[in-house]
Amino acid sequence: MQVNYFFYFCSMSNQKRKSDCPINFALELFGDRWSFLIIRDMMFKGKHAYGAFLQSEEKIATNILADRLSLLEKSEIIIKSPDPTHGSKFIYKLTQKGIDLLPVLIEVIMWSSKYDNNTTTDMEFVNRVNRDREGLINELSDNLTKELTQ
Amino acid sequence: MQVNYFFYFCSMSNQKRKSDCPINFALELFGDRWSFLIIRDMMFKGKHAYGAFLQSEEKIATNILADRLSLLEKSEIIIKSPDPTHGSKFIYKLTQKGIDLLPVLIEVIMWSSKYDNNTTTDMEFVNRVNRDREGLINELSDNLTKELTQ
DNA sequence: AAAAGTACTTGTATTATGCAAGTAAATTAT
DNA sequence: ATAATTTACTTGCATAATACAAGTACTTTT
Repeated sequence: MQVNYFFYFCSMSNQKRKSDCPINFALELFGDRWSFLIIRDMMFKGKHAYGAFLQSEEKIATNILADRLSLLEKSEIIIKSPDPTHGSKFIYKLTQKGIDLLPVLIEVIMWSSKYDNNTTTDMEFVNRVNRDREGLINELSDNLTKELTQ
Repeated sequence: MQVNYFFYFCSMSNQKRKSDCPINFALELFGDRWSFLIIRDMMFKGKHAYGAFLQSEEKIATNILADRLSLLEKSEIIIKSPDPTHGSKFIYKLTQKGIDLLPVLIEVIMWSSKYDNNTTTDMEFVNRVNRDREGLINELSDNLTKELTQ
């Protein structure tokens, strides 16, 4: 009986690209069931620690979280740095490349809030997007950039 | 030796929802490696037939294509109808729900065109989005709605 | 010094995907 | 009119990805 260790070395990525289409480029970086949730947590929920991601209600498995964090770091969507106030912790932050995904997340939220009867979307947020999309994007984007450069 | 037929009955979906978060809602409907490419083909490449999807450069496997088409149909992002001029063919079209994903796809394209050095994105398209995002969305959206009601 | 927290790794089972082949109905070619 | 081809799949099986439970090494708190 042969056991397959491929996953533990490379997992999801490292396949050669299926195409250079921009939709496919994005899919190959975060088009799985978990990466986008990690990005959401960093973008909208102020989460920056491994343990915080683990606690999200979708309950990501710890090995998958470790894998996705390292892939997101490798593709420079996030950066990992030691927590200066806590020797055994790391801090994960969105890079500018990651912050620039904000419009994508916003459009996904707008779509889901329209079509999901059970959505937990904050309607204040939806209204704000409808009134002043650019302003909101700039505001949130600036906040994330400040976090990054702290 | 026990064989697992689960995939052939339900595959990807039919799990109970992991959460009612709008990002997760979208992920559970099209957050896999293929659904978004099928939507892209219908949205930007005028593809409407099974065989046309199979021929895309990313080379989706035929069983996966069949599965994703039925899931997208089940979630009412696309509709399937017999081809009136061709008895053995079907026509797949985006519903309004599917057409409303256009802003999401556009933001993904904008992001990838910025961060992928090898992108095949048409720069005319990027310029048009920068100049007149709303106008472009309305125009493309109207075209897709016309296709739908034909 | 012991217990608890943090970020993982490892092993194994289950689920999803990829690939090759086959099928049935409709269409086209001879 | 029959045979070959097209179209949209299904089936079987191999491989890859994910889930779950447990363990590890280092740090921090008690």
